[in-house]
Amino acid sequence: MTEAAQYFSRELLAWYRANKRDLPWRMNRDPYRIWVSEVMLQQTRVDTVIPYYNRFMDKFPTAAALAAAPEEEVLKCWEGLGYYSRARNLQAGAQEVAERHGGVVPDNKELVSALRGVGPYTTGAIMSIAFNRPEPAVDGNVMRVLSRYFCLEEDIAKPATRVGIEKLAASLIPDGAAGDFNQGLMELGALVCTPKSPGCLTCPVMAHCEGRAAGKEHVLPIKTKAKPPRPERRLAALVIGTGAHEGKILVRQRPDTGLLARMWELPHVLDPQQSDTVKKKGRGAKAKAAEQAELMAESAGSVAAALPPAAVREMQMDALCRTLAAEEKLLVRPTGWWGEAEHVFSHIVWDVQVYRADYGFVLDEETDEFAYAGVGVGRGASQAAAETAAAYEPNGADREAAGLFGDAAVSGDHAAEALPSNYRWIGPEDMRELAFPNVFLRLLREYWI
DNA sequence: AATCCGTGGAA
DNA sequence: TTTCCAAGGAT
Repeated sequence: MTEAAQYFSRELLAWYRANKRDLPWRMNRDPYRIWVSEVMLQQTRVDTVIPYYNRFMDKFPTAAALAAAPEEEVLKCWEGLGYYSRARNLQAGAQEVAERHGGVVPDNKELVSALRGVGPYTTGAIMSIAFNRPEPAVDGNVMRVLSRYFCLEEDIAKPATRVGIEKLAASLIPDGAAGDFNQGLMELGALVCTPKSPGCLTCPVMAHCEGRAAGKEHVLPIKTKAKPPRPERRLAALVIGTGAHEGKILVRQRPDTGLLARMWELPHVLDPQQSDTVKKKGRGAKAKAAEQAELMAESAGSVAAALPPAAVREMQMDALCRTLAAEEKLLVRPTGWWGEAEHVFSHIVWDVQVYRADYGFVLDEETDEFAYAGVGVGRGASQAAAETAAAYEPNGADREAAGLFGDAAVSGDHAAEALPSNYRWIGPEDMRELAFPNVFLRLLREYWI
């Protein structure tokens, strides 16, 4: 080990022990508590995590408690934190611990690494922080700090670079102090050796920092830029209940896999207008931005502030109606624009245009066709609504439900039994149980204010 | 290897 | 306003 490397390890360890923050997961070295904190901290800032962590540990204090909980409650506890597969994987991991390891997180690198949602970084963090094992825990902070200190110019966006830095980090761990040293590395990255304006003047290892000596502290680490998120326009339906569902709105649960898996949301579809454009033209980033801006109109931040041009509204309502009928077997009749919201994911940015809609259809006994409640085919329904209703082929349950409602249906009630199985009517109180991504939380809170 | 997974804070 | 990116993992 070089002089500079020994200096680094010694000074960093001393600095950490004198300057470490008092954080809730540093209360003790319970490996379960460390594990939960490390998963929450993945791609997420400390300040954001703290309240979630406290609530989570309060509710699921042990791996056994987490393992036994309904997944719905776990997701609800994670609501707003993002990367929701972390929550589902963490619970799966807790179930492995409960079933295969007697409820105790094993002091074993291979077994920890095999847990669901635990990758190379989290394995190293748990092994070093909870068990003081000399394993490297290389995250973004560590790659930045070491890139600067040793003036490494490899692209830290490449997986191979992380592997190399892991070897270096392992070689730096002082005997018997893996946990404190690894945390010190991250603490330095978070508090001093920050991405944009590193605080070299207060840095405990500045004297031997090669990056600074080379005048490259602002250039390092080298990192290739991520692709910008692709824009998507989503058309959403704010379906307002009547009759038995007065005061409620219609929400649906997302599929088991993929984006926002098993979260709840307003029913929505990809604007077919947009997908055509994307396919045919393959627009550049500028054109995308322009198109997005055009539809955003002059929003003032409030959900209900802007109004797209009337012609656009008509087309979008038509598309929303037809697509929900085709893709979801859900018959709604959009009645007007309600609001909009933007939602930025890592790789997608949604422009959500929300339309009020009526729900409900009744069997017209004269024509034996389904029609929208209170409107009816050919009696004032919008063309799209009329066509989708007329084309709808009722199943037995629909007929039975329509029949059951009888006169109530004619007066604007609807066939509840015909709802697709992943749909529910909810009131504000139901928001306490169901987990929604932030964009829909914002919209629903706005609606229920 | 590249892409898919959220969200919010800071500059 | 835009850009970056934070204690990453799974596929």
